[in-house]
Amino acid sequence: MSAISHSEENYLKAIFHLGGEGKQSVATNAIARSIKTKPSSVTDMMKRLAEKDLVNYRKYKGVSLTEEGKKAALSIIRKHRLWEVFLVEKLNFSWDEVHEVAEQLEHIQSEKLVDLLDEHLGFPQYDPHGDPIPGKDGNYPSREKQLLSQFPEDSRGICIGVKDSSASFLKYLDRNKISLGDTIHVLEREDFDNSLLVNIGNRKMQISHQIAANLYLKML
Amino acid sequence: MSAISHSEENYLKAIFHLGGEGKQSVATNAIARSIKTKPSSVTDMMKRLAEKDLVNYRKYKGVSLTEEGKKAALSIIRKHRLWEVFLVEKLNFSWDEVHEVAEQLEHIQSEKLVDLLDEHLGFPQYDPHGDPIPGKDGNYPSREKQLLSQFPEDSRGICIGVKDSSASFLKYLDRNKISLGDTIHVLEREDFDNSLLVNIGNRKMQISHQIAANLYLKML
DNA sequence: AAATAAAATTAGACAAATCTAAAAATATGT
DNA sequence: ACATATTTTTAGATTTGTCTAATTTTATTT
Repeated sequence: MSAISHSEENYLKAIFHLGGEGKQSVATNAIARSIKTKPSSVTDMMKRLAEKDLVNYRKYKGVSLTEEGKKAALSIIRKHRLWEVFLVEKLNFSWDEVHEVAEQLEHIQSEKLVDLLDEHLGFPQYDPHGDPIPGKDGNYPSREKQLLSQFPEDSRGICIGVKDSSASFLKYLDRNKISLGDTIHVLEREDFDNSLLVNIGNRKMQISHQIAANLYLKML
Repeated sequence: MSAISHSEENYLKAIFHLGGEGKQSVATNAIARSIKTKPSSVTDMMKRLAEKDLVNYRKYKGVSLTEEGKKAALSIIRKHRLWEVFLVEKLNFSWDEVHEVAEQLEHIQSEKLVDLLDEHLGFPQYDPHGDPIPGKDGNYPSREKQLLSQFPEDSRGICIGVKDSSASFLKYLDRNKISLGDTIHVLEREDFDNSLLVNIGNRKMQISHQIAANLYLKML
């Protein structure tokens, strides 16, 4: 019944992102690593979240989100991504700078604010990194997105998002003029290091596995 | 050195609003009332703020802001008012709904965000209630001429001008026998609607925020 | 100026969220 | 399957911010 705290929201979000959308249970250590805290703190918090019926928790067995917990997580992610759109589209932030600010803005509590923001932005479907924005009703569009590293030779896809959204990776993409919406054509795979020779726009370029494993494409 | 917490920011803002802009010391009870907490909590916090050199505190003698504390307070007020402008101008909030949301948004930490927001809004000078927005450099429109709406309880000023000079406003002043040169004594502030109980000449009267935000006084 | 009232402070407790160090449960390797 | 390593949990301490109840200081009244 009582409100969900700032900190609890961060845990719910982390659990969701670690794959707890379904029923798979998420490990204590994984959560600790993800939000840069200690495993013992995670255990404490899991007990509190279980008490509030936001997670299913069994000692030593990991946690998963309850329906209510998933709803809460989606609401936070919705806010996070809407704010990211705002920062990039309206304030001209560059897409690699928005994350930490959105991380704060996502905790603002006002349903009216979120609704009006959504409207102000024209009800966007994707954030600046290409990740889908959950709906007001909690629906979460899952798309057939695949990592570039999984594409076979001579296949094509449209760049729709990143897996690693660290500043360094985003800067790499900027520097190499790879943007969301670009069509990428895989020409050759190099077996030795799993790198790819691809065609983007009209340029041929070599892409390391490291990069390819962090770029989501929609297969054509 | 360490960052100013959420809660500390609220205290600094309260002290500023209670008239601590200059050197007048602000009472513990007044602060407690203003942020809806207990006097003992205020005392605790004052010690912490004094430790950080954000306030001058002497037991039983009240507190005032140091230069650094004033700077911090102005920065929060700047953020609060810029967000209020955003909410009203861009998201179509009505002016009486923005306060509690801005109360949350003012704590977001990102200098770049504030600067870009300011620019996005066209560098507004006043918030939707007519209160001036402190500058990036910390300058705050002179104390000489201030809106009645900014006067703390139990302060006095001489009426020296109007902000809104529309016929309807001027007629209101006429009807209520409020003239330039009159001394106005603020007796009470009503938190709920920001209206004021004041003494003008020998009459007590209730003045709405709408009116108070359009009357300039010279503080005494 | 002594008595009383009001304001401010202290002492001690509590809840949230975290940590370290030690113990318990589970997983892994040979 | 037994020993070892890893993961997870517990126990106890810490920090921040708050509270209540008791005490001390300052202000007011007669």
